[in-house]
Amino acid sequence: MVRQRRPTITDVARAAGVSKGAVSFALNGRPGVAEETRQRILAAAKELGWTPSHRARALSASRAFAVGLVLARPPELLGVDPFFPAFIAGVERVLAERNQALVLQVVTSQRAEEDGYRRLAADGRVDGVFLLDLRVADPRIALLKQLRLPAVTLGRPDVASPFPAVLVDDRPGITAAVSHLVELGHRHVAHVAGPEHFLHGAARRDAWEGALRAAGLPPGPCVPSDFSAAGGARATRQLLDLADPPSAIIYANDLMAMAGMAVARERGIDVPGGLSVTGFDDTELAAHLSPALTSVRTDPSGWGGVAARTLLDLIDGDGVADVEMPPAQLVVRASTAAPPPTPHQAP
Amino acid sequence: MVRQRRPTITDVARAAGVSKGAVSFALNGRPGVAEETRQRILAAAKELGWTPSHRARALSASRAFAVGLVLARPPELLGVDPFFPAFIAGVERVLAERNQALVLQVVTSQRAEEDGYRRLAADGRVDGVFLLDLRVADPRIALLKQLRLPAVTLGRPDVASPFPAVLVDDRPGITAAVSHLVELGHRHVAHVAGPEHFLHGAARRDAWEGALRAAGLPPGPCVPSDFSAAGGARATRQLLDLADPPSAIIYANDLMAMAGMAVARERGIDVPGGLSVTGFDDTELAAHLSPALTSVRTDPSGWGGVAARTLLDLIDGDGVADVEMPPAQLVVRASTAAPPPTPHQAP
DNA sequence: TTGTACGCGTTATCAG
DNA sequence: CTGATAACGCGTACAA
Repeated sequence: MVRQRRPTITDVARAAGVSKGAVSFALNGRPGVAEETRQRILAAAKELGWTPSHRARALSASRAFAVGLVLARPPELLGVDPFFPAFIAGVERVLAERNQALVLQVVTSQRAEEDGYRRLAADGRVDGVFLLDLRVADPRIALLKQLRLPAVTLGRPDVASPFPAVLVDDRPGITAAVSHLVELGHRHVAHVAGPEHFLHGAARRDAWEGALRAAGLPPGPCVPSDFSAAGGARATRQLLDLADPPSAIIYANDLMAMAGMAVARERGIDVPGGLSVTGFDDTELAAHLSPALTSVRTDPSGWGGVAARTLLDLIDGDGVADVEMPPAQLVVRASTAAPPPTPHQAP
Repeated sequence: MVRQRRPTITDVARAAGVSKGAVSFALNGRPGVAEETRQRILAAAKELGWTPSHRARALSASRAFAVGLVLARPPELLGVDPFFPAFIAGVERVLAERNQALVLQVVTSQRAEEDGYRRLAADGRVDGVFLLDLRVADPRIALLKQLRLPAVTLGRPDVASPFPAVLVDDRPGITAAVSHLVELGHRHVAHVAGPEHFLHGAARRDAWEGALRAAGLPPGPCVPSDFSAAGGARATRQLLDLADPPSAIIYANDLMAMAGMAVARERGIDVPGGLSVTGFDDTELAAHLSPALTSVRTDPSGWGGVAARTLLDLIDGDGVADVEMPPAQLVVRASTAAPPPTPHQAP
């Protein structure tokens, strides 16, 4: 009664009275076996409860049937980034369809990150990887090329890249935020940026600066920060300490914006009465703050799905092209309003 | 110059002039080869750039050298749970040491979750799994037993379980929160709970109720919710709408507490002047809100490390016992204070 | 120490 | 065209 060993195609072959090869052909639906024989083999496989041995297939095909993701995050940011679980959920939806697995590595330093890719490649644990959080002159592009590890980048690298990219454009969202604030009458719009070495951080910063210039306004001060609440609070204090503080701040993510709103409140500055604030990510909490946070909505789960599909197609050798994703959109809520009258700017 | 095929132990054997078996012994540092021969073999392996084939080892040893984690989260909670990335980071630290990989599945329904475990088991993708978010009469225990998949549970199941547990106790943190509030003078302490079918949700609820009783106070109202900001806001409105609203609310996580604080503010209720609030998780943002949120600090990363070690030991067949983790601790900040005078309760 | 079977599916070769 | 046979991928384990 105990089924100790799982059945192999050899067992199926014996049961159906054919050879191993015939079983393989039949199970994979390939020509070369008569229809009647095929049915007999399939029936035998079903009766024995045969399931393919993933390990044997992996060895035989020199494939892992898995893709990898190495995530580098400083410890304090590990629990607060809303992007990554949503991205993974999108990835999984596609992987599940194709019976692929996701091998995840979470590391807390860039050095460990490269080691992570090296290990994945050396062990043949994965057939390809996702490249997130692109950096300026990102060394991982060359590393993956050298490791001959297929990859898909989220965003377009600033260096030559042999890999397809899922193009996400944060800029329209930031541009919309700036326009929104300018229309409300703001003339002094600051930015609390993400780390400068991240391309998405730089893109948001550039979009902020470009939108202000396009509106004929001088870019206000920009404080680079680190996406953390502590960093957002620090940057906000810095901006509010200025002789000529901004009337609005565009934050590169919601978390920093939330911390910034708290700093303003501590100082008795009303949001949005005395200071308008916008975030980025549109986290679930954003809509439930007081005031509710105006933010930029992105679609990490959708990106994950597209990235996964692209990566699997690349691994399968299908021709793949970059995919352009819809632009991020501004969600206006209650943290933005007309600026307060500024006496010292009166004519 | 092109190294097309990666070297196998057969190549190493040929180069060193010995047999495959000898190479295997030498590379695994096992007795049975003369020291001199061993050196020659190691030198040959190094020169050829041999690295072990993970796939061949997996097939031969019938092991995946990987562990799995299936995470079920409703979409709206995917990006907001601080627990899970930190837990994974802790897991990875241990896995990296032992050259194991983590196979992750993120699903959005319980049905898909069971399928996830089934797939991991059927494919032999993993040698064991973590069981998180234990539920009342959790059916996954039986499922994993049936699948013969070694597992480690986070927390002690309420059903008989053949698996070792990493015992995390949320209760002392909640108890401390209640005591703190009672000492401040609160006599009407409500609770916004997590979903009732989660053991940790139930444990937090029980701790709240038990601590109040121990203090000789009747448990205030308890509103079960779902850990989301929207749910926290809804529950808070419900509590504040009561004829006799609580003077303090203990939330089962920070996110609901933050949303609750916003609801209070919208209604013109000062926190902590008119309402004290405590959270759970001690997310990074908690310390940077205004007022800063009193919360219960847990150590998901530490739990992850211990869970991983326990699981790997279990897989290796070492005897493993339950591991008790230090209790959660209350971090007092500015969202808790003495209750306002309550005229209608005056003698 | 060596030789070889084993784990298990895939695929090329070849006979019918 | 049908199907059998055998080699392959690669490390491990055991008998000789």
